Amino acid sequence: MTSPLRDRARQMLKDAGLYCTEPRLAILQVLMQAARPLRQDQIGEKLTLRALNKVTVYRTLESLIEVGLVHRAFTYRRAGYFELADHCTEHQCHPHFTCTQCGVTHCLTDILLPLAKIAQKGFVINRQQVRLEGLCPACA
Amino acid sequence: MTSPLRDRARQMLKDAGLYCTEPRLAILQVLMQAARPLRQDQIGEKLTLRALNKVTVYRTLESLIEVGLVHRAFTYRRAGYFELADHCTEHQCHPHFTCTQCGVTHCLTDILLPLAKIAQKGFVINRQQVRLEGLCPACA
DNA sequence: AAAAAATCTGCAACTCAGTTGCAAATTCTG
DNA sequence: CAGAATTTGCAACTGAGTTGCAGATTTTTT
Ligand SMILES: [Mn+2]
Ligand SMILES: [Mn+2]
Ligand SMILES: [Zn+2]
Ligand SMILES: [Zn+2]
Repeated sequence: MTSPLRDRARQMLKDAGLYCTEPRLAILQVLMQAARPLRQDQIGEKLTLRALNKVTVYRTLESLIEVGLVHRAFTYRRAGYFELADHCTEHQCHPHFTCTQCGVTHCLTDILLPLAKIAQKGFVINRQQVRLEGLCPACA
Repeated sequence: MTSPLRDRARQMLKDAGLYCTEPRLAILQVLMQAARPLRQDQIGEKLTLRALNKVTVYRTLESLIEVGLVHRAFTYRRAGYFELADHCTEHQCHPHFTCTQCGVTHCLTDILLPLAKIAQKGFVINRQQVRLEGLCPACA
């Protein structure tokens, strides 16, 4: 039960100082292969080895977020969407475009807006998130 | 039972083609006086004349959003935050800064980031939303 | 100023994403 | 491998937001 993907996941967990458990390996692998942020239930559906309790998925995501491996990309219709903390700079995650027609979200990994300059001093910006809405090529 | 504020609210509803009801007038007035986006329960607390059922508040907000008077600014801890659709350009709302320490949100009404340029053609951007996280002057 | 038509409101019950407590299972440490 | 530390699954719970529907309000028509 080994593969390059799985080994990378194992290493990430080890480096992060997290217990290397089956659920965490499985979820990390799902996220590593995802093209867009996923909800808890979507992650669950993509698990191949065995099903996981949703509580486990949520708690795993929480752990992965805590160590910086995963980001909560955005919320859509009250549900959280999670993705690997990749293609993000120190203070800014890549933007996401969601089509209001078909609902599909696209990661704009090659776009980076300038960081907002807050005139009023004293503000410390830790993260800037950009969200775009509109019509995707298929729906426009 | 009249006031400049109330009259403005009444006019806004009339222009939007919505029935001019007591709940709508009251909620609009609360939003007109708010310095930051509010949750349903926060709006309810600020009502002075009489209490409204939360269903009414939600449905009123929905109506106001539909006609473009109100925006759902962002979601925080699974709750929606609403504000008057003011200080927004055609394709971009003003950014919001939320302090991760004290939880207070600030409207950055004087900041405007450039609209993202999506290389891949065919995308139609209808709205760009920017959200900032960090420490406010009081907490930094 | 009715009366009729159109729309809104409140209530109660419901949905559904996410959380909590706790016992059992797994992983790490020495 | 034993013991300590941590994680997992289950069941029950939370809380924001939604739905159906009867009765109330607002607007439009006579
Ligand atoms: Mn992404
Ligand atoms: Mn605002
Ligand atoms: Zn689309
Ligand atoms: Zn603060």
